[in-house]
Amino acid sequence: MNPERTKATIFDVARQAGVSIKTVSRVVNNEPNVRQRTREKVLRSVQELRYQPNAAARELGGKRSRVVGLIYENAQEFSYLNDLFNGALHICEPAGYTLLLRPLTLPDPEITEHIRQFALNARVEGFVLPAPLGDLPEVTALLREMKIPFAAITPRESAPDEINILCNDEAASFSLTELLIDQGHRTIGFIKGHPDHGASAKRFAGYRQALKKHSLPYSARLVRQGYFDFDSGQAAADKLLNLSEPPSAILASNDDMAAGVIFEARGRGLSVPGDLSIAGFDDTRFSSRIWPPLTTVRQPIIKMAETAAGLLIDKLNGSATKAPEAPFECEVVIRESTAFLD
Amino acid sequence: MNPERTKATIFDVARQAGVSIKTVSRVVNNEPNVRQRTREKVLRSVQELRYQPNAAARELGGKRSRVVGLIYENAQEFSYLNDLFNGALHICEPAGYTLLLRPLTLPDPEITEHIRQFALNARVEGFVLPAPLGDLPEVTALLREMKIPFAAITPRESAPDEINILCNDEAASFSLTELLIDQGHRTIGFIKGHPDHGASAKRFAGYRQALKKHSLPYSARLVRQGYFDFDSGQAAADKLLNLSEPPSAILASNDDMAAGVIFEARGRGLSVPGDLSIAGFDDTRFSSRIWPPLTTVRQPIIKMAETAAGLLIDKLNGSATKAPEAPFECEVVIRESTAFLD
DNA sequence: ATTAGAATTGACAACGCTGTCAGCTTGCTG
DNA sequence: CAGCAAGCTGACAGCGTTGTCAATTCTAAT
Repeated sequence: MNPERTKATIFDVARQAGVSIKTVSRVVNNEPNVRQRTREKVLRSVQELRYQPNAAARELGGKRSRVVGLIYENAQEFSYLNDLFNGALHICEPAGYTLLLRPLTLPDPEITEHIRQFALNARVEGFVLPAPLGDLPEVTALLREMKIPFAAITPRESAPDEINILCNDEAASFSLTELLIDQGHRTIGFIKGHPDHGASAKRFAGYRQALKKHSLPYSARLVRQGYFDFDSGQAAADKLLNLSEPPSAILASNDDMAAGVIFEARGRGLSVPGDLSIAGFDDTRFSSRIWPPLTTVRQPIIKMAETAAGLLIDKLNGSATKAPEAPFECEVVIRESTAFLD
Repeated sequence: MNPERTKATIFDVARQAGVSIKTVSRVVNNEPNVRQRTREKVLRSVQELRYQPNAAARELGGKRSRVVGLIYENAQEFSYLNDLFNGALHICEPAGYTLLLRPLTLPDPEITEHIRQFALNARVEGFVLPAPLGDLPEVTALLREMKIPFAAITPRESAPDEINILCNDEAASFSLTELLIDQGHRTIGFIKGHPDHGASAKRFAGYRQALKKHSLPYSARLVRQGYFDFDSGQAAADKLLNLSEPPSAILASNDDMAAGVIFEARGRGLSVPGDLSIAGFDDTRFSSRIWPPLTTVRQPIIKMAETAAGLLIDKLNGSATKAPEAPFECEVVIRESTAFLD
């Protein structure tokens, strides 16, 4: 049959189970001090009546709002956000938490005020903080001041007691660079990511390490600053390709910039990967849809978001703090934008 | 100074203004039967104390949850979702409504059950229904049965009393086809969109109308069914390009499929737009980032979402029903994937 | 002035849950 | 078998708002 027309209240369950509402409350909230038999009896009634606690009453009565906030930079690649959102939602929902999204437009001089308002108005109990928000000191400082726990998904230096989800950006960048070196490339351009993202430094470090390992000289001229957007990638490619000794491969710190590089290369009549190999980072939705399909690095965003939300909720529920997670593994995805140098 | 440490309650406002809490409630909820002078006095106290009603208490006391649900197909193009979300949020927030997102994976045989659960658990008062959800009869039927108002953003036949936001897909498709005809194309392939989307039929109709106006013959062989995804676009292009008399231009019902067409063309060594002109629909994020940049149609999604949320909230607030909006105007964006036939 | 009727205001009981604390059961110990 | 601590359970008072309805104040027509 269909679910009941009128939602059952805690009172109904209590009556059905022959206990007080307080006992039902204890069972539903998984509190101690309930005899096993009683617990089972109550649980049975909960099932039968399809009882779902009323969130508003819960919040009003207790102190818990069970709201998790996910704030993010509005300009972000949305496939990333989508994974993030789906991962977090997938954990929050069954745990009885509401996930609230809040886009932020960066740079925002009043960012702390905006976040504070959001936290207050939406009664946010904990935040999921993807890059680059977890990288902004004023944001983490605010949250600490407000005593709101958060789980940062970004390679920041982890503070004790704070939840940090990271992936091995550096190793992935190293592998990607090594791939190009193995393909015979000796002058490899690098386009750095936005300096406000912790991942940018990691990716750059991986590049340098790979050069070093293979005894290739590092040249600052082959490195340009980018900002994770298409245009800055294209502009950086323009500079790199104008060098007297242009690179035969360019590694961009994300796919948007890599797309900009491809765009610039095509505009100059260069064939990719024939004349120029190009690799990106992130495996965004379009990276397999452009021509040529992009060699890139895939992060397990969904898993990372799930873990972030899970640890955060554990913390909100007062569970024991888990040991910090090992970094998640990135995966190099080799497609057709990179090739052997002939 | 910073906002108050402890949030002010209605009681504080009442005391400050020298009225009863009920009167404050009336003012805050914009109810009638409050003398102008009293209203102003209360409003002043509200400002001074930065009073924000407690959402949980409000919901528990009254019947209103002030939650607007936005359900969407998870596979949707994200830039579209992002616009949708930002537009809706931009209206909901200042109106004191919480916007809750809920991705759905289609096809879903239990879709009504999932939506029902979401509506019940999250106490959703009204839904924003983007395509293709607004096109599914079981979804609209469920919402009608549950007596939950909704605003559909899709070209469905509008029922009386229901909110419908549409844009002139048909006219835009007509213009786009006409553009190709003006460029000298005479055999123009068309890839239909997903049959479950109301927009698909409209876009196809625009194509046929344009052919008719210019007295070009309609050939069913030049039309293939697609499903709005990259792969179906590529597959359709494969068939079309294998025709004994292949088209010199292909119009895809969205950008993902157009990207598939470009991909297929490149795979065959065809130059775009030299050998084949290609146009899409939607102006997604990557359409200007691929090579060649895509000629496409941009919909004012943000505005449409704002309007949808606005009308929905008006309805929830019991305001007078506005006259139905005129369809929103789409804009043809001409880029480099289309060119004159030489 | 007077008074019906409309406009305005306030007292008070919900709303469904959790926190507090007192009271009742157990199971053990001596 | 009394005595006591630990385990379990329930009564009851909020939480901050809105709905109801009665009380009060206006308004305007006698």
